[in-house]
Amino acid sequence: MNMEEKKYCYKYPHPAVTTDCVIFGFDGEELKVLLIERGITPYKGHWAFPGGFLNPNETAEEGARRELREETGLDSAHIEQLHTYSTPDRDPRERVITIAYIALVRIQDVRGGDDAADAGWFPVENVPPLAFDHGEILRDALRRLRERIYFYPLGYELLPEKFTLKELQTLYEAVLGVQFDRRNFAKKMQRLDILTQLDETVWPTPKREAKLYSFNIEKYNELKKRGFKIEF
Amino acid sequence: MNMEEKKYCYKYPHPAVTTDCVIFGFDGEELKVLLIERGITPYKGHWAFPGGFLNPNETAEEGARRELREETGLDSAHIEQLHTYSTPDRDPRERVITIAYIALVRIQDVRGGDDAADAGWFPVENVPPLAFDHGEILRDALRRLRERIYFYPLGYELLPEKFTLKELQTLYEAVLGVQFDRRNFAKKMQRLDILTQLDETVWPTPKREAKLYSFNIEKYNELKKRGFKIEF
DNA sequence: TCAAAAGTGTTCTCCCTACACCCATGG
DNA sequence: CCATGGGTGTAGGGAGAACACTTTTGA
Repeated sequence: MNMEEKKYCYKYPHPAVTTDCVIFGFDGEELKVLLIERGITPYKGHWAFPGGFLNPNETAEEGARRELREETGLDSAHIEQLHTYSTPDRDPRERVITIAYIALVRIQDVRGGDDAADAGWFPVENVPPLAFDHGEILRDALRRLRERIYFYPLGYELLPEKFTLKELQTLYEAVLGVQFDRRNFAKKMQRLDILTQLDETVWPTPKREAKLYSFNIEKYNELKKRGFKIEF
Repeated sequence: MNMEEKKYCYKYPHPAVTTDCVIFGFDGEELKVLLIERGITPYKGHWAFPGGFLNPNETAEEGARRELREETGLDSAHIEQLHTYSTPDRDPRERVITIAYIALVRIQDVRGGDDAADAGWFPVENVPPLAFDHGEILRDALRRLRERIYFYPLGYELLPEKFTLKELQTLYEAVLGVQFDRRNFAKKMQRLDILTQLDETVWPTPKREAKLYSFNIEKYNELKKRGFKIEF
């Protein structure tokens, strides 16, 4: 490499810093994660989370939002910092420290991949080979998501505006990997008092119509502050 | 500055990376945090968390543990990553990204400050002026600690080996800033089944002796995995 | 004998849990 | 007419919340 290209010099060694964005979506059946196939070495052909170097004038969260926008077209999803990964040799090229974020998106709002021919949604329980330490990052992200749904309301970030109780329950079951009793789940949600029952209905199956709900966002955010414990 | 000193060169700008360690302790009355008085600019005379540059061959957690050891002499405290701070101008000298950790220590095990003439324990609700964005970091750390104690058992990390129910309750009250009913608190702890009542007693006040307890560490760790919700 | 601290018990209520039944539709 | 899916109701147990009494000691 030409030495003139390396023009940013420091007295002490500085690691490179990137942001990665673990983007979760829910398709009504399964919890999915957005991955990009790597076209270059190292780990060519493996899959990775959207990510890249942090720009000099942006915060890590801005970097993560930039990645999210580039891959999904979304500007305003729920995003939160997950963890920072700093094992010295996690990237074979040079020392790279990655600030990982979790984003929760409404999968139906995601712009179909224009620059994303090499991007795809995968069920979180069945992902292709991952690059770097992204397997560990995914495990951590799932643990965090389970912790969140366990103690704070979840659904607004991942479900469409209007949804059925069944969809909400399926989301909970997909995230936690357990089965809930239909009736007790409905009662729990009613008691939490964060749902608004709409006048509309849909026919999710040809068998019977189902009521539509939306979140009462004020009470939802209140409960988000307070926290609770869901356990069936 | 002599240019020869700046010998670490990169193609793209790299930020400096530091680790800071928010060290909490409990003296039986108040929740306290360990701070160091800065002797150099910027923020000379302000107080800051122990911290420093990440060494080339250590992980961020190893860096945080090194800081913890240097300031307290402790090797094996509870430590967890809090958050990574990346606002571009948070350090006026150059771009510095800080990976912040929370450490919980038994304050009575801390080696009195030998290299720590400029270090001190402060009540978390009454700290001196803090350097950089350490005020924000402290707020985040307290929020995290409250979240932890809200959903997971706490005490083993902060209390001495043997303690009274009163001390445990005072810890909870100090962290959460609320008052609990003595009797209901005792019952809750009994139901959680993480305490072992010892045969010993102490005279915490000249009024009456009190039973000593220790944690049943297996059940404590079990509950740590499961989580619960404390609410009085 | 009184104040202060620590130990223990009761009652009420509400929530969690495990259940069963009804209704509407399409085949 | 029956299988499927969705909506609702009930009884029992257990945990949270409010609350009071006793014991022991030093002043």
